Amino acid sequence: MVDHYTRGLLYDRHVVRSIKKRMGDLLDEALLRARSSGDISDAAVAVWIESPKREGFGDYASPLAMTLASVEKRAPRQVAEILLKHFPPSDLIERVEIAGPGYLNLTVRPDAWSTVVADVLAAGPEYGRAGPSGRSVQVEFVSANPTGPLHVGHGRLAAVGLALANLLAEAGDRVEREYYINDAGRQMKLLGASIWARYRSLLGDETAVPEDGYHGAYIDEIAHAIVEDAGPRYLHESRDVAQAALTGLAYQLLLKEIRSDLDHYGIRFDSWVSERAIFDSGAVERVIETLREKGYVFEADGALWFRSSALGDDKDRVLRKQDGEWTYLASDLAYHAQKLTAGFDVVVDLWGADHHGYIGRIHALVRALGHPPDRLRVEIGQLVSVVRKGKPVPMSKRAGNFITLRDVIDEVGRDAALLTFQMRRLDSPMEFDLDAVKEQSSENPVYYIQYAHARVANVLRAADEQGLAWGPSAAPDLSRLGLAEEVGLIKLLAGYPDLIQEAALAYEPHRVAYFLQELAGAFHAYYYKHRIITEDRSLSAARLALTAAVGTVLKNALALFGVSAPERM
RNA sequence: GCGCCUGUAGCUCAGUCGGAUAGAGCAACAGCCUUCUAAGCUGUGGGUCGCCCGUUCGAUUCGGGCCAGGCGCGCCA
Repeated sequence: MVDHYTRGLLYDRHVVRSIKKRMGDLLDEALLRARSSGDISDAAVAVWIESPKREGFGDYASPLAMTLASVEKRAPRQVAEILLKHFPPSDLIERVEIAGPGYLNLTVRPDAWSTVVADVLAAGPEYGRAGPSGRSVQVEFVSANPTGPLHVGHGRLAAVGLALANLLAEAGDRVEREYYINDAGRQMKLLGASIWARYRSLLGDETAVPEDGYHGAYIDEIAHAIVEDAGPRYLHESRDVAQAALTGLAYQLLLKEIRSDLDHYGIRFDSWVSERAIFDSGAVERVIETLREKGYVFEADGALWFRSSALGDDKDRVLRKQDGEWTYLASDLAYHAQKLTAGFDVVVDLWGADHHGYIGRIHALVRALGHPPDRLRVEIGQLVSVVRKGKPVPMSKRAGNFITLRDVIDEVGRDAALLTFQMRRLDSPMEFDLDAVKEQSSENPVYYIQYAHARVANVLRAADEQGLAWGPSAAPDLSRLGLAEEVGLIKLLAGYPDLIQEAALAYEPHRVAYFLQELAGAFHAYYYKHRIITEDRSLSAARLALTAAVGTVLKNALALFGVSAPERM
């Protein structure tokens, strides 16, 4: 198997090699030459290129000399001198300087920068996308119980799952998006009992909903819908028969609502897998048999156990209860075993923080089956707490007093909701202040970014009206883009493919959201300070090309989040 | 008690294998529309990076120990 885990190699397949990558190539070459001349030893070292934080340190910088210095036991600046001496000639490079503690600062020739604009326009929607990595990844997310509507917490995981899947795909992976429907077990029974009670009550036979059942208003609505549709026929059945039938009907309605909410949110899954189907297929018995053969299953206290403590978990876990019922873990092991053998190189699970204690058991399975631990990657989304008027809103699905995802989308809009969830790292807890989001909706970063795109579209419309050509066919003289703001924009565009790869390697789509904000800001400032359409037709053509390229990258990046790129605002 | 996550400007948060003088948005204050869109732009103020040790040329970043908050620790899902 290809080594997918070597940093940097995985996604190194862009059709257009980025300037940053080509800087890395030159540095590789310099190191190679230094070694073959005997000036530097052959000790392994990572060649690393970064973007300096400050003006005046060149366009790219590498701490390579400092890293080498500790291996070579020599002064960093001395090592830097050696690398500089062996630096290969290149028409990309304006100059290489040694700076500070021993950085190599690389300055790119201005005319090399401008080629990026042509690259973006030529690639269009493909700009930023890498060629196939050869890796297939499954991302499983949301996977809420069909026992009620989706809430705000699901909204976060849904938005991030969507973006992560799109990001991995953009970086070259083949990606499948899956929703695992937990439609078996105790929670479904409680749902059925709750619906059964409300159904009877609506038909005049007052029946109490179980204490630990579901009490939300939506339970009433579903019971009502069933009464209207099916009438009183289940009133006369035995409780078992009636409850089973009502569970099935409620399940259908709730799953339909979940699908509709996700659809409304712009989230599409490639695959829906049912827990019940896992049970029915015999997969549970099969995985347990496999584990038993490996000696990881034992009986005690009338129950069947998974010896996960022998595989890194904190303690052993029950697979089949004393009463003969399977636990949730049993089907989950079967489900994951199935995924791991289905040909995915990596299986990603996106879970809420309240499930993090589960990671150890699933990883125990991965080990038991002999897969490398990296095959399974569990990303934990810290919980979203909802606040209204500065006070926390209780969020209990069973009590039914929660804010649904649908409510939020209706209140702040789909695009704003999607992007708001991307503006923080997944492992950072999130406070969702309903009033603040509502009040700030017009100042939400999403509008700032979309406005930049609308401005681009507006300028291009104005150019069209004046008969100015700006596409690749116009063959603009891009060397006319010499303003500091223009070079700054071009550098951002040039870094976009690198960003996609780095964000994908880290499984961190939020990095792209921050990039969007930066690119939009740089364009707003440029737009305000300089006219794009001027009396000078050649200059206008070059600036229009840059503007169109900015619009392309804004649109491509917004698409990763499922956010629209409006032509007008 | 044990485990996972978090602690950075008044607030919400970024900070890319450890790297150069720690950043953005919001809020506050002062300015900018006869121009291709002011949902925008420019500027100002604001920091013991929770605290203490350690590792080293160098720590917001890595390790250890505390402190504070969130979430788990079930034959629930």
